[in-house]
Amino acid sequence: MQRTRGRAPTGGRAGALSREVIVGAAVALLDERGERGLTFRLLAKQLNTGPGALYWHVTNKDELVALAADQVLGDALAAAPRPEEGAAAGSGLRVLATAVFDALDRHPWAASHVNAPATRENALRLLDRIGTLVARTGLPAERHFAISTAISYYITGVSAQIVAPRAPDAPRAPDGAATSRDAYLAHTAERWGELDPVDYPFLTRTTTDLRHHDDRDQFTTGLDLLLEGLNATADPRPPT
Amino acid sequence: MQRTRGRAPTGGRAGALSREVIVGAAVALLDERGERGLTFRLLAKQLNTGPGALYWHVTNKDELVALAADQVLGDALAAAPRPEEGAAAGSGLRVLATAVFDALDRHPWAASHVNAPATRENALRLLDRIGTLVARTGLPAERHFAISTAISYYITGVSAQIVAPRAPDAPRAPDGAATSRDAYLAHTAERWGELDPVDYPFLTRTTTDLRHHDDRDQFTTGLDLLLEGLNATADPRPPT
DNA sequence: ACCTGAACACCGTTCAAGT
DNA sequence: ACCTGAACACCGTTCAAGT
Repeated sequence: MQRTRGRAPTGGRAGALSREVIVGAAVALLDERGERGLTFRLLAKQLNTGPGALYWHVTNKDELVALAADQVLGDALAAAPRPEEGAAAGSGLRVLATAVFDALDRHPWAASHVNAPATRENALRLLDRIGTLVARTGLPAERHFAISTAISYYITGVSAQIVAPRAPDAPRAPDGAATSRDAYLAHTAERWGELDPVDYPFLTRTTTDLRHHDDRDQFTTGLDLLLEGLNATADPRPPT
Repeated sequence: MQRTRGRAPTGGRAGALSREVIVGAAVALLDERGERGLTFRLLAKQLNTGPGALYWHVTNKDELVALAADQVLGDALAAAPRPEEGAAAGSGLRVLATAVFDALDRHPWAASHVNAPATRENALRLLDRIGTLVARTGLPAERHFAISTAISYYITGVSAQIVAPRAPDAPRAPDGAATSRDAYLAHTAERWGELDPVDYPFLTRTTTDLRHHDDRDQFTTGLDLLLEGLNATADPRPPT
């Protein structure tokens, strides 16, 4: 629960524990083996301690994973340039959103742990940045909160959905042992093709789209729809 | 792995096991105690068997939870009336989306297990219904897949984000022991209020919105933005 | 075909004891 | 203040054995 303070880490024995060191190692382990693969015993061994030592710095596994996810989000925010003063809100939101998506794409376990309503540091920063951009639109102030959180929910929620199958410990398909993304898509495309066109008129004619789609495009398609809706609402077309 | 076939359930001993019975009991247990609270031992005891018996009907816990989530989705689809032939796509999508949100709101553990790309029966039905509605808009056919999946991602992903804190085993806030939703919101609103307005200009002036917001409104706000974007894209305003 | 229940190989977490 | 590591109270899953 306590951070190391006082002496610099190098002042003690090499590789002294600290919350930062533990979270860093946890991120690496999560990337490698997923949420189920992260174990206090394994993490402790990699840090040359016993499992009990970790509990001095971290309350429990939930907190550890939440801290790790927030660190991923922090990297994403650092990568996304703060928009200039005068820049359009829409483009600022777009670069912010895609930066977060890209980070979550590299750390698929993290997306579902970015909590809402925001409490951890970088989740707070993300929502504040979104809100600041939304406030630049012509929308009435009383709608800023609902719209900002909606955008924030879109970013993390949709990213989580898209990216979840990439997690090292994601549950596999009910039948196939398909392992690569292409094989998996080919397999489910085939299943869609075998459905009854009367019951599933849409899916049965969409199998090639499924097979060839790009995950990042999926994210931006919905995002652009959302931002387009924002435009249309901020600057409604005159009634005809 | 096998369904019961042949004799009707009542033909054997009362309360004979079957995949359906197991999934039904799992839903009840998940509602009551959350995903961590669902245990093969506990579930078996409630069904008057040993844990091993369940594995005859279900591959493992991942599959069990996925089946339970798909059942919840099925209930939602049954509740959402199929749109009439001529009805507008937008309104059809809206009733479908809110029906799913409402179901996931009642079963908060389910949202994150509605898988994508869709493979289970009711996830397939949902995406097909969305696609059929999207196909009614004036949008070019080659965009139908991307847009339909984007909407589907919005529905399940954003619902998952909004509804997750409601789950019986959701991780609690880092500091408070707040338990009711109101107490939790009041608590984090207070934390927002204590932030530095220079670093968090938006959040610090938005605490009352946080305190009084409605979760369902959050969902529909983003949904309406998305559908508005759909409108604007399907029927673009003439360039000025 | 379907069920039983003990057993295996783990977990997260605690805590007395050390330095 | 911080670390150690054994111990507790569980898990999911398997499997020989039953009916």
